[in-house]
Amino acid sequence: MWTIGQLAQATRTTVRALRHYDQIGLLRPSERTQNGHRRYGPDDLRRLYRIRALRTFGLSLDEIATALEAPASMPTLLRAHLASLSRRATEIDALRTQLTRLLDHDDPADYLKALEMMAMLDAYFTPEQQDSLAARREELGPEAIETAKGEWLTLVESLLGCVRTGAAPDSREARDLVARWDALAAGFHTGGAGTETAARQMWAENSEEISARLPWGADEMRALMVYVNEVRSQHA
Amino acid sequence: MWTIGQLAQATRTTVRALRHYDQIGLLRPSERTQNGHRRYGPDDLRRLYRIRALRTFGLSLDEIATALEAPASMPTLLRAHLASLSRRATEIDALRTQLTRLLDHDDPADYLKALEMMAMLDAYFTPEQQDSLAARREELGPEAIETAKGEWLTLVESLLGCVRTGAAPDSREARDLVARWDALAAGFHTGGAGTETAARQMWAENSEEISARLPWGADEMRALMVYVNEVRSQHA
DNA sequence: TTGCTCCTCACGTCACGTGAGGTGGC
DNA sequence: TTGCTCCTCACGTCACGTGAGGTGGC
Repeated sequence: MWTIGQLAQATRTTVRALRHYDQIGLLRPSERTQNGHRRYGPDDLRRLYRIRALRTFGLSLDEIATALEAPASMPTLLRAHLASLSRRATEIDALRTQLTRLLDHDDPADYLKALEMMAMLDAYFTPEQQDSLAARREELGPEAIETAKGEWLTLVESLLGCVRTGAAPDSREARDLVARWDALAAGFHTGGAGTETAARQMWAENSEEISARLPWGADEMRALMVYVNEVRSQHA
Repeated sequence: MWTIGQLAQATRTTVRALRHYDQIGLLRPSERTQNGHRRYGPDDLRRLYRIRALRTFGLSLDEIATALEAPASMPTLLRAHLASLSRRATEIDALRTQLTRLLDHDDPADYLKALEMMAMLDAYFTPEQQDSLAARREELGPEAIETAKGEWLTLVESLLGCVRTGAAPDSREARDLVARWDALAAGFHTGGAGTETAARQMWAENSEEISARLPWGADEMRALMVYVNEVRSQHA
């Protein structure tokens, strides 16, 4: 028989944890001495070993209690827990990738802006839409994305030219430019799960935020979006 | 300007979370209406975006407050967080390996015993010692381990024979067998970080537990350990 | 008598979730 | 008048950590 302190030391737990297990009924000492001191026996030790092992796997004390009451349920329980660990692992991997990219490719002065963009994407696209966009980007490859970016930058320049010169929204040039713009965007939205709508809404509601990361001013970008929408409505 | 409900919906947070951020001073709304309703402006939205992004990385609200107060500290903070995510990832990988081995290689009826052994190892060996043992096993490879197990099983059988026939602890046979036993064990304890002592203590204090996973009874194993110790003391 | 271990409350942790009870604009 | 949103308390969560105040054996 061991005292609570001896058991704690032998199993690398704490006296407080053992009292807690007693309190919630997870591990009751086999005996109490006259003055109320807990006395643990070999059966208690075995049970504690089981508890500690399941704890290191990350099961909650509730789950552990259930598992020890009905050992037949353990394979199912452990398999479910393994799955949740796996999900957590892929989640952490994604976060690490994002963090690494931020730390390695961004200027520390731009961190705040980069964070805003991340959260904005989270806010406008559902997780499935983000997966679909990521998959599409994977499919296109980095060089295709870079050329698309370049193409888009020149499109914006040309359209800003139209805005400045006051070219009519139904002019051949304007309609051609917007058509190329839309085609370019469509190339990223093949998943078709509403990502295009979400993207346009994000643009409309956050043009200021977004333009802060682009080489043009917020006012110009707003004017541009208005113009592009006008061209589109002419088309319809 | 947005109400708290509008901001919550736009950023996929909850009204309760925004109130909490207000309460701890992390995100104070720019204004309050006469009747006390919160009104959030564009600056608040930007700050909220930053907060949400850092939250998805897993930073605590305290850390986030610090980071936003002193953006220059962000690279250090984020790098430290990345490191902690990496540690957590390797931890989860180890747990997944253990769980997978348990689920695939053990009979569900033996799960409880297997868990006891895991926790016992945790209790007797420090993390460093466990790493050292794992590294040594890696080094030896699975087939060497299997042959060692087989050798050890025959050694135990032979020594049990000595016990049953009452062979003297200082007999040539007994001393030879124990010497082979110790040599075999030493092959696993090359790290030399006290793993051998820990292992012997574990054996001595938990012979019953351990023998439950072996083909012999607890009484026999206890008698065997007593005998082996006698042989060793003759030797000294 | 001095340390050490044991005991039972009981508050604190972290980021909110979840009512309870009430107010103000459509 | 009926919903809806907003408000402020305030308790609950999870697995203990950390005193507070007191007792019993060496």
